[in-house]
Amino acid sequence: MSVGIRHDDLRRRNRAMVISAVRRAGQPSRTEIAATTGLSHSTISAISADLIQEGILAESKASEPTALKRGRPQIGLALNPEAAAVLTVVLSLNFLSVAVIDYAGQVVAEEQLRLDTLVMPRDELIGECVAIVRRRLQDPDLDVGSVARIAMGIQGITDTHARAMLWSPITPLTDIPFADILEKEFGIPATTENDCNMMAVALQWRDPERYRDDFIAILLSHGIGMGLVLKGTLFTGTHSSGGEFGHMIHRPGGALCRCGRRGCVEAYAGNYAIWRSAMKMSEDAEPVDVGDADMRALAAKAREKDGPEREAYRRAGEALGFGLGNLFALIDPAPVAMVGVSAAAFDLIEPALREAIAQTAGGQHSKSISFDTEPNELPLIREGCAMRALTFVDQEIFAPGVQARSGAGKNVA
Amino acid sequence: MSVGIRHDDLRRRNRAMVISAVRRAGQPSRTEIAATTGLSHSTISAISADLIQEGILAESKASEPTALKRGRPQIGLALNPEAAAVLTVVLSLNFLSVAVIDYAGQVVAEEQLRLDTLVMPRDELIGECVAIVRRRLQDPDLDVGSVARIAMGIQGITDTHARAMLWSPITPLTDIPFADILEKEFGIPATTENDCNMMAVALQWRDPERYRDDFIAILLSHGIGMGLVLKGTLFTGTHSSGGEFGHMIHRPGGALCRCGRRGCVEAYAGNYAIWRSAMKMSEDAEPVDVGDADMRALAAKAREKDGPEREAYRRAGEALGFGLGNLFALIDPAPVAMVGVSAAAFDLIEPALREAIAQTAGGQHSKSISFDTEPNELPLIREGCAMRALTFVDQEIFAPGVQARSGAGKNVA
DNA sequence: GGCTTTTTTTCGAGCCCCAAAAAAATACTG
DNA sequence: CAGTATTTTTTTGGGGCTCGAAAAAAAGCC
Repeated sequence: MSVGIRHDDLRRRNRAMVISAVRRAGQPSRTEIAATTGLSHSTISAISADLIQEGILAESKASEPTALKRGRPQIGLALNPEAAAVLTVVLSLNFLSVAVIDYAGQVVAEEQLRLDTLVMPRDELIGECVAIVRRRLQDPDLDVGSVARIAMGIQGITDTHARAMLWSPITPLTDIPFADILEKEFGIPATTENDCNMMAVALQWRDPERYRDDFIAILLSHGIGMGLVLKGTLFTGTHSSGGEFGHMIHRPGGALCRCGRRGCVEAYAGNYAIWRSAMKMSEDAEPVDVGDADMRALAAKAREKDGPEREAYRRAGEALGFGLGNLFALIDPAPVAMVGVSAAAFDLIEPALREAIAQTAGGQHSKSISFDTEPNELPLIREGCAMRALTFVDQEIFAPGVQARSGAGKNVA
Repeated sequence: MSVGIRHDDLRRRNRAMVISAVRRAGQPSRTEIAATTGLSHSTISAISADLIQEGILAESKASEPTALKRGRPQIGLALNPEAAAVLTVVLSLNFLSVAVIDYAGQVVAEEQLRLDTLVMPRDELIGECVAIVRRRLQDPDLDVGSVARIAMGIQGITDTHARAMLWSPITPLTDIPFADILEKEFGIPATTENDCNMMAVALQWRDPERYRDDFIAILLSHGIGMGLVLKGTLFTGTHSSGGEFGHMIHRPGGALCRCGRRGCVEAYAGNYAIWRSAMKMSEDAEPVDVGDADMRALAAKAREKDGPEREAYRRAGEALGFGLGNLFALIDPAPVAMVGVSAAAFDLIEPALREAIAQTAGGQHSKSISFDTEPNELPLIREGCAMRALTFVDQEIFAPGVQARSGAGKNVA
């Protein structure tokens, strides 16, 4: 049951609030923080003095050309980049990428790797992940505070507690507890989360005006994935990462999906489905992986003249539209960000998509639904992982509850 | 943005916590409250002394036959029934019902009314609602603390802020701001919420073991409605009450639905749809309202022998199954409570429903999904409204924030 | 009746936040 | 250039809250 608030929780929460305000605003002055948090100046003054003393925040001397204002000038507070660091791991089809990010959110090191995820045995896949992380951690050039958190973003279904990959389209393997493996290997707390969820988190940080309380991020790629933010927080299922939008049933008993079932949205709108349809192959044809270049060529052909290619995109739009319409029936319409290769072909998809939405319960305000496109998913996923890891450090390490506060990285003050 | 915690909020929150603990547990002792809230005995002692002093709680003398235990016996704390009262209004097809409920949750007065909602003009419908509430409020027999909250449960879509009915199947009228109307008329804060959402709230209180964090309540009646609880809190859409499960598209371009669109789940599983199918009428046939008795007769015939009646229930099950499967793809499986007339025919629906779920992404663990049935929706809706109103009083009136605390009803201490 | 056990209350200490006052740092003004 | 105005930040004192420890209360046990 929900628990009472102890007296000591108060400071902890307000500390976290101040850190969060600084992370969000960049270089706010104490006065600005007081305004956004609603706490008094004295409280902010005391808390920020603590945080500076502990090396978590720093007064930013490199202030921009002073704003020529009367009165004592504001002193910007910034996150101390050396207070800590986090590490992100992004695993997607045939691709593994790792980055080290300082406490202020800047990438300080990076490594990418191609590998054949579809056929790798379990030990090898895990081994590659562990090895690439180890290389980054042991890099002697790495001159940031110790890495305090590892966040992994992975294409596939993960569990609610962000411990394991349960199922994934990028490998036949299932139930790999990546978070536990990394934690045991490096002694650093780790998480494993769904890639589309991380995309949604990233969008929230990138453009908080547009993506704040309620929005949807849809990945249009080999498969169809979704990240959903409702009432400002990331939506997850009761047991898994949830939001398996691509596997909602569009047509009962319809086209064959990569997941083995029939009639899923993905079986009409995934890259392989568009390809299959454009090539006039059977709806029962085994899904094949199509390269990004091939997809771009397909889209070009569809734009050039009417034909099976254009029809394939039309059908993809229809499936996505009915799927979105069903989703909107449950949650009401919200802004949508289309991410991934096929987002670049959204012009071909949109007309049929809007038409389909209009036929659904969620489509009453279909004209007001806004779409945004972003062809490149990788940076988004990494950014989401980074912010997830950093906010964990903010809240659980630099504003801890009962357990003793650990050393706050290198002190600068 | 999220706001810092002021020092005075502390007491307010902990007061609310204590009240909530008492409402949940019935007659807990101070020691029990300390255990569930995690606060110290001294704090609980101080807060409960305040609450008793203010007439919100009372020490229950009528303790059951003392449990023959060593040591000072525990003193049960109970809600003081006279501390306040709330009023519930339930409006559904051709039926209006009002109840007055004391602070401890007991019904103290009640009135029900048949009326022809489908054809009533706007003023008359509103007038009837206002009139029935006025009669209850002016009843001289009413001997409880002043009514502090009105909660209305209504079949149809309401807005997120629980102010208005936006659309409803029980009347052609739209956008009636019932909450504002009642507030203005009686000067008592009011809300208007979706009936299925109130069912879900009631289930949470009735059987917190079974219905706690994640579950679904589905109303099988004239139409198909849903109330959804995720992570312990009632789910609502971004703009409306949300969860328009009945209007998810089951078959694009399929059977005609009461909402005017085609292929909705309701167009296969609503009473009128089952009737239409059993009578071998066209899928385009205009929906008609079918009485409960007729539906029970239909179910009896379907049980008796195979035929169009049984097939109609089968198709209803299929539609519900695919709808639930799509929902489960988004939120993962969760226990389901089937409520309403057709829930009594769930034996006819279940086989096809389970078969359909098994074909969807959410169906991986279809065997583990549990269903419960409850043929009578009205008591549930009322109970949900009552608990909604009472918890509002608990939190906003008896544990208020900045604004001055209003008199706490009749004092008993 | 005294002892044990359990619950509840009382009391002092330590924190935390706030408001007001003071200090600091800059621009404006003549 | 000195003095004044303005704005930000720090300091100080006060009131509240929760907690732990001790005391008080209320029973059963022997």
